[in-house]
Amino acid sequence: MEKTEKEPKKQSRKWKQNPEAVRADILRAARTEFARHGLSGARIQVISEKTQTSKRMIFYYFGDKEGLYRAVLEEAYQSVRRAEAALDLDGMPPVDALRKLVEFTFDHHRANEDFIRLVMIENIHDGHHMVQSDRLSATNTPVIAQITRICAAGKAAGVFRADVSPLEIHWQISAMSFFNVSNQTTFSINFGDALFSAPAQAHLRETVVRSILAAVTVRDP
Amino acid sequence: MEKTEKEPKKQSRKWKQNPEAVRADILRAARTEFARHGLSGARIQVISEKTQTSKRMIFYYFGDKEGLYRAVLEEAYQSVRRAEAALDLDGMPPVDALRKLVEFTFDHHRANEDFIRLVMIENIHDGHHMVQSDRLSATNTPVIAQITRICAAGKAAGVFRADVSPLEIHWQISAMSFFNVSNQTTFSINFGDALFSAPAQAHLRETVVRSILAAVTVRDP
DNA sequence: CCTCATTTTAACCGCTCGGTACATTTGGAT
DNA sequence: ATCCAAATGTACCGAGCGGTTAAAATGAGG
Repeated sequence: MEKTEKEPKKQSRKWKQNPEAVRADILRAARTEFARHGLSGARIQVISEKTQTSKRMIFYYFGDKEGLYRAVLEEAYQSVRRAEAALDLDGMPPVDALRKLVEFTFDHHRANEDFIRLVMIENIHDGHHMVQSDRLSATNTPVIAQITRICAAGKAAGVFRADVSPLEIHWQISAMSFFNVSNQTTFSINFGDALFSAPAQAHLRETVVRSILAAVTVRDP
Repeated sequence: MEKTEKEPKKQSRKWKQNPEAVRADILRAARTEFARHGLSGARIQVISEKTQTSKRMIFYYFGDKEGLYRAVLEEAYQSVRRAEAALDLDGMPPVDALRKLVEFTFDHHRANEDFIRLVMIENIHDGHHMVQSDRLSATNTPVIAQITRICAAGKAAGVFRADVSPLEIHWQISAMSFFNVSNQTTFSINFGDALFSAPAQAHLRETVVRSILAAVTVRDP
């Protein structure tokens, strides 16, 4: 019996247990892969290679591919909700508050392309993997509640139109902030990339702000 | 010899050649499948089953899966370009023309969900499968040219602001019209489906029109 | 009727990829 | 020290799926 190995005794400790770190590591790698290639396009093999652990552990912690995808999606949404909740607009003048909300959303979406892509992918799948935490009546989500408060203040101050809908405002803000990231590629291919340089994006952001404010505020002489 | 069949003579002809119809049939089935499940999610098997022809013919006519996908994408874009070209706005007052353009785009996107989904999918793939027909300098695409004309008329008439950008206007119209279809599912899950009933969509469409017009027109006393 | 390129059929194939069986290691509890 | 459940490593598998092979049927031209 030949002993080619150098240290046979201390070799016994090859790895340490760290379930939570492993879980987080897998989620990190999986988020990128799913965002880049979609649910069916992503490869478990590739995800595991971008991890400190093995393919085996992915199934150990998440059951199957869909379970992993669901976990990624859930975590991504939680992260965005946390960021939204950190934004404090109460006490500001309504117009300033709305402006700041638009600017925040516009910037935040740009900075979180992976999240945008995951939402795109989930829409392709008709939202089959989303766990709708609770029955939501629109108004009880934090963002909508926030906008509702801003609108109330704006109407009370006489600067907002009486018929503005908080839900529609959020829809508009989301639409432009989302599309700006989600469709950058095809828009650039079809119409050139003039709108996506840094200065052009700053200008576009201001256009979005102006457009929303113009639709919401009363026209003064 | 028993003759269970009715017409034994003409039976010799089991199938007829019709290459163009077969091609079109495949494209039709493939468009739906790719729109529903994406490039990697779609199954050639399933596509062929929704066709009058066989799986083999798909490879005969389109080479491979990607070739079929590219053909579907190309045809979808051509179809939309044709519809856009059919819209005639010249001669109308600028405000009316812009309103009509917004309404048309909003409605047209809603009526062509498969196209929207194909564009979403193509953005996920970073546009790798799009054939950019020619070098486009933004202004020479028909839609942008159309808006440029409207803007020129509007500025000349003194009803449009001097600093409006046709490309940005198109971006805004696209963003809201596109998002309305592309993100309906996740938006509904997160904020309820109040905006997506027929009357709510009519109201939303008007909101989009008003928002765009408000951002573009000069504020009169 | 014969020729022959085009179009269609039927059976088949190799390999990728999600998922698993099974042995082994770790580390806390007793 | 011992035990045992939780965690990890290794090797493997079966099926689905994109793509192919080989041959037959079609139909226009001569």
